Amino acid sequence: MIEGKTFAERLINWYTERKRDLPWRKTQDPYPVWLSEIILQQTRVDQGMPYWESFMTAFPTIVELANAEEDRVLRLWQGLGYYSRVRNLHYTAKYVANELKGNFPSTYSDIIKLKGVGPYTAAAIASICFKEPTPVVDGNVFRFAARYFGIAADISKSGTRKIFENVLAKEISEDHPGEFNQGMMEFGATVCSPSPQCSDCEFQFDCHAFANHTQKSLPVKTGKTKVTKRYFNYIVLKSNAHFLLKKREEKDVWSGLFDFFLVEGERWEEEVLAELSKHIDPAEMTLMEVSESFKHILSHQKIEALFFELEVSDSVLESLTQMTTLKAYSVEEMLNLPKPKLIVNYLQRKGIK
DNA sequence: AACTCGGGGAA
DNA sequence: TTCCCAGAGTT
Repeated sequence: MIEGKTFAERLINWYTERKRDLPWRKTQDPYPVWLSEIILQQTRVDQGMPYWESFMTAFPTIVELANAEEDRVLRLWQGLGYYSRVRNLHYTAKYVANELKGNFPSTYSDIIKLKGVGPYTAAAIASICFKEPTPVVDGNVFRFAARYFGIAADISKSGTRKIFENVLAKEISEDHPGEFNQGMMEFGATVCSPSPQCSDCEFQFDCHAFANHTQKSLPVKTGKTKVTKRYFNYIVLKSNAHFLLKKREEKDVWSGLFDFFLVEGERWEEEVLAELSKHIDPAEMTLMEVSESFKHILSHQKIEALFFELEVSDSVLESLTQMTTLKAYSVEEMLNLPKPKLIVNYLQRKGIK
């Protein structure tokens, strides 16, 4: 041991001196901590911070979050992605508020039973809020631990997290598990980053990767996500100042968010309009404009979207709300609905915001 | 065990 | 472009 101190002691010393001043670190109340952990899943601190602030302002307690309207909760999450996180967040808020009388569970084994809470988040809350010495393993920890301890297991495989947990379980501080865990993540995020700052690293002298010059090859990650191409033809139906939108309920991207009538597939403009004329009398609609192509990149899908802007009569609008799941909204109502970023981008391009 | 689910920042 | 972010649920 360098200077006779354990790894945990050195890590916690570094964390205490160098940690970023983040708002959810000012408390051990499980509600704001849980909220931060859900928001930060697969999300950078800088990106998640404003969402945490707006949720805490809108819903200062878990009971207020539980009592909120679903669409309002999703609207606050709009733009952050992975929307099942916020649907599970709301579900769990209602569960804790109503079934547990507002008492957040206080052990790893109980916390992990909550919907939307997995091994990482349960360990984070248990250690930070309740001092339970259970190690977190997130993307930052995978990287730092793989390099420092020289762990070459493939982190894209499901079983690998357990290997890291077992190593870290022997290292974690029993007295300050929350600081140890946050120190691991903080160090991986700021110093032992994808392009590591080894020259400034206090763990340089006993780091396995530094000794073996394997910083670049660790952690080992093989899996590459294949990207599928999709073509969205959105039919923007409006009459006067009302737009027709629907809630996405299917098991697909953007579940729970609102978009327009969608004809999916690569096809010509005439073909889309022919498809549309099966549903609407061509004499009753006017094609105002076909938008430019909007390219929208998701981690596993490339979407290319066109927006067909159709003006219809009030009676057609009314009959469409009867025959389909589409509903009419004023511009102001539409802006308050939770929508995919693609739809928000389109509306902003049209000057609607 | 592999697949699905967003959006954005950094190199 | 490519990689990756305080991962979890479903198949």
